[in-house]
Amino acid sequence: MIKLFDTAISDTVPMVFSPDETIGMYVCGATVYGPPHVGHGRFALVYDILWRYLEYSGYKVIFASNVTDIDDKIIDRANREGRSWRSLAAESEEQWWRNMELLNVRKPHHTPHATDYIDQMIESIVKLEEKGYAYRLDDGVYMEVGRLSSYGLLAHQNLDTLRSGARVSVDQSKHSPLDFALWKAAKPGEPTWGSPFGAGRPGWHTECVVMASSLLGDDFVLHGGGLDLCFPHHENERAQAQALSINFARHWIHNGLVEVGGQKMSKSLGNYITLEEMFHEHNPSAYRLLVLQSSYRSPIEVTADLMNDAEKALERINALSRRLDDIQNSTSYDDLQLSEAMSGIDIDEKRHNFVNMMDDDFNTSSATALLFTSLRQANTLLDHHDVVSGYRLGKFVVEAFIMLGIGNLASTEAIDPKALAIVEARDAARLSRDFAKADELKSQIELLGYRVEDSTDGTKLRKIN
RNA sequence: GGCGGCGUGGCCGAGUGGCUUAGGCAAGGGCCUGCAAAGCCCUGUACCCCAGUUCGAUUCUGGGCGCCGCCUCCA
Repeated sequence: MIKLFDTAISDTVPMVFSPDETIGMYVCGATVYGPPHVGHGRFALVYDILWRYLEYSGYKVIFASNVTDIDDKIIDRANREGRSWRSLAAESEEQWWRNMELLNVRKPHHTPHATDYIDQMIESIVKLEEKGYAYRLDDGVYMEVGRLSSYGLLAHQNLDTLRSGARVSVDQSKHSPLDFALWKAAKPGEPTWGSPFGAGRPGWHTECVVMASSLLGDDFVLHGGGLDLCFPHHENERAQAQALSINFARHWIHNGLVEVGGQKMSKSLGNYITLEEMFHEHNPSAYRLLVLQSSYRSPIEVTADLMNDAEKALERINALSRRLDDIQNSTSYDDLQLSEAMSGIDIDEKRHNFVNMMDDDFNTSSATALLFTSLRQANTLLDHHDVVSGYRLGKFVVEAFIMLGIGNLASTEAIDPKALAIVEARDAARLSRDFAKADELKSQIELLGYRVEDSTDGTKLRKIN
C-alpha cells in the first residue's frame, strides 16, 4: 500500500485506487516562455521519479503534463522581442524537452498544448455560465467563487479569511476579489480566438481542468505540481471541476521549491540558474541524486557545493557499476551464475525494506540511504572475494538506481587509442620496475583526460570529467 | 493580519518516546598499492531556547525566538 501526503487533507493517507486500475496522473507543466531553471527541473524530476516508482511497483500509469503555450508572459516577451508568440513558445518548448532529456526525465504519455484545447475550454465555460457559476464583465468571463461550498480546501482557509487577505483588486467590478478569469477578452495586439463571449483567450486555470479531465477522465488518481501552485491555481482548478460536477483528482500532491539563499527561486525574483547553466558545470544525474537524497516536499538549496557533493556520491555508484561490468565481462562469469553465494545477505529483505520506504510517501531519502549502505556492503563482499554475493547485491543497488532514473552509469565512450598505447608502455615499465618511467607515462595519460586505476585484472582507464 | 510548514552533528539530509553511530559530502587515523586511483575499516562533533507530560524526550504538549511558503503571475 502506497501512502502519500495529500495537501487537501494535510495528512499522509493511503493512495486510493484499485489494483487493476490505470493510475491517472496529472502535473502542471511548463509555461514555455524562456529557458527552464533549476526549480522547474526539480518538479520534473520529482514526478518522473514518482512515475517510475509506480510502474516499478507494478501499476499501470497514464501520465499527462501540460504545456502552456499561450499566456500573458509569452505574449509580453514575444512583444518585447518583436517576434511572434508562436515561435517563442515553440522554441522554448524545444529547449524544455532538450533539458528534460538531459535530466533523464521521461516524456509523459500526454503533453497537451493549451492552444489545442480552446474549443473544449469554451464549451466548459459555456457550461459554467449555464449553471450560473460564471458572469461576464467587459474584460472577460469570471468565475463566481462565492457560490462554491468548499472553496479554500487546498488553501486551508475559508472564503472569508481568504477574502480579507486578498489584496485590493485592480478590477473593482468583480463580485469578489477572489473571482478569477475563465476567459480573457481580447486586448489590442494579442492573439485571440472567437467565442460566444467575444474574441479572447482562455484563462490559465481553465486549461488544466479541461485538459486533465479530457485526457484522464473525470475521476483520476493524482494531481501534482509545485507548492506555489497550490493556491490559487489548483484551488481554482478544483473550483471549476466542482462547479462542473466532476470528481477530478482524488489526491493532491505538491513538491517543495528550490531556494536560493533561503528564498524561493523564481523568474520574477531573477535569482534563478537555468538548467543549461547548471549542466555546464555539473552532471545532470547529480541533480537527480540531490533531489533523491531529500524529501520531495522540503525546500532545497541547489548550490555548487551541494552539486559537487552529489557528483562524488554519484561517482561511487558509477564505480560499483564499472566493477560489476568487469565481472560480467570476465571469463568466469558463467560459472559465477551457477555458484552459491557465501554470505547470508538477504537481498529480498533489502528490496522489501526499500519498497516500504518508498511506499511511505516516497521517502527517497531513506531509500537511497539503504542503497548506499548496500553499495558499501557489496564492495566489501567483492573485496573479500565473495564475488557471487557481492555481484548480486551490487546488481540490486545499481538496478534500483537505474529504476529511479540515475542513468548513464556505464560510459560507452570509446577510449582514446593514444591513451591505450601509453598504458601498454606503462605496464611494461612497471613490469621491469622502472617506476620513474611508469609515473611519467601516467601523467601523460592524465593529460589526455583519463585516470589510471591498477587492479588485479589489468590496468583500467576512467575519463575524468 | 490570516493560513501552512520548518529549525538535527563542519555542510546537506532522513528518522524515532528509551542501542538507528540513518545516508551522502567533508575532516582525522589506518588497510590495500612501487606510488596512486578505486575500495574497505576505525574515529569525532547533533537534535533552536524555556517550561510541562513521562521512570525517560531530539521525538508528545504549551510558550518563546528565528526562518520559509501561500494569501498577486510563479514548478
